[in-house]
Amino acid sequence: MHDIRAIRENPAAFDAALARRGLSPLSSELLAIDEARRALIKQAEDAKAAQNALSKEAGQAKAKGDEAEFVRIREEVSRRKAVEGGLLEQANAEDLRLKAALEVIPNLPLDEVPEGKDEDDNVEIRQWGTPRAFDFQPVEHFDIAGVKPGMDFNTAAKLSGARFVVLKGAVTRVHRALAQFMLDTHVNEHELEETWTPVLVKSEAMYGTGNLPKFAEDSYKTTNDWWLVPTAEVTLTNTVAGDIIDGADLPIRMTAHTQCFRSEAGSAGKDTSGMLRQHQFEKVEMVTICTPETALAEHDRMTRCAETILEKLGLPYRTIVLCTGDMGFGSQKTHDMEVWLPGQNRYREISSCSTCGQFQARRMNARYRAGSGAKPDFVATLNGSGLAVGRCLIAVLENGQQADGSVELPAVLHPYLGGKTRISAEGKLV
RNA sequence: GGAGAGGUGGCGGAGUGGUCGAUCGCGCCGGUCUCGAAAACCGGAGUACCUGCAAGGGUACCGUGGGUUCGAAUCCCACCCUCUCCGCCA
Repeated sequence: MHDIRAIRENPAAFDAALARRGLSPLSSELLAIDEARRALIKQAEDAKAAQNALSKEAGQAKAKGDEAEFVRIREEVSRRKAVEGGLLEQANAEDLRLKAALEVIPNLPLDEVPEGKDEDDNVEIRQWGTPRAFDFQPVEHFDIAGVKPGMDFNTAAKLSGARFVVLKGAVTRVHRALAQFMLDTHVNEHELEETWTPVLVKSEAMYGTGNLPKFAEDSYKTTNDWWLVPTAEVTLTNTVAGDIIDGADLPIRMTAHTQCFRSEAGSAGKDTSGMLRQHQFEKVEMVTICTPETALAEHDRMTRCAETILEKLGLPYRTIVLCTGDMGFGSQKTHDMEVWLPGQNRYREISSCSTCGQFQARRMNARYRAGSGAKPDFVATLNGSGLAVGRCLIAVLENGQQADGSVELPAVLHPYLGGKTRISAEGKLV
């Protein structure tokens, strides 16, 4: 959500930033609503003030026992009431109109974000690791002999339809090990606080992170109006909704391992084979709540947390800055990490770390107080995947595949696998 | 799911129609006293919005949304949440 006062102070800057996102100017339209709104508020509140004063006089007349005066005032107020009520209603309507206009406008990119139209204009900022040289033709994860027995799309289709998977045996164990490894690393080495949250949330929570009202069709809703979270960003970020946090308690750095649910509306035909794009998947999420001044430093820190996981797993990746045209709705700046998938012979997104500045905080009314007596200000919020577990499983399997159909597993996972080091071509953990 | 109790400012807790944005206690901030602290005493302090150069003024907020009334924290209705007991259950 944008601050209308900031737009009022510098409409040109607002429009210029929108233009960088490829959007038409909106400030004059917004300011027109704002002016009408403020004029109506003034009128309505002045009328209300006059009425309040009269009511007080009525009380005093009553107390003095001046019945005639009391009746006179009471009737006077009664007469004015309709007018005043109408004004209040109009002011309210105009207020809602402004809110409705503001809440669907995406966040503005920071100046340092490269300008661009779509994903082709994203800018690589670093690469880590070298894609392995294979002496055979590497295949996609679902075609690896040792993986096949443990990754069953047909059974999942029977249960749930397309874009679901049933995992079995060794593959499941590796999947679980990955999540555990990520959480342990974040908690023990990155000092993130392990958190466990609901995955069913109220509309307010979805609104707070910006998933509503604009992107309702991307998520699922239950019959009693809960939403299934598309990411733990929703729950972790909203833990501070409505709060005024003591500045000394910032930053708050959290991590959680949850199921995520996405309708994938609009991705029809994209990534239809394998478990790259599912309606239900697991993700270890990171969320940081901090002061606006520290947000960029925290963003780099969070990015490093995600990169560290990939490095420890020995998975080659590159980190890119999304250009203005490719950023998500709530983001001011986004780093994507793309992992090398030899089966596809390309890098694919495995993590996305964004700073939202005060954009989400304003929607959630999440504030902090710098010191005692200081005025509350909105916090900054950041979120990032650390990492998508399912996609990480794919990367581990594809990068570790051998000519005979077996899979060598990263050393850091061995302790989580009871000392086993590979999946045999027959699909056994050995 | 059934029965009951309750949701008031950072916390506790008054307040059942009129000057209540709200008594009081604790905590917090400033000051006096003190070498310093504690105690005691004095003073201060909510949030958002509108208006104003400012000082200030105004509106709203006592779980949420409606309603009654000249006037609502107080009355009425609906909903949400918490707690206790019972039932059911991973």
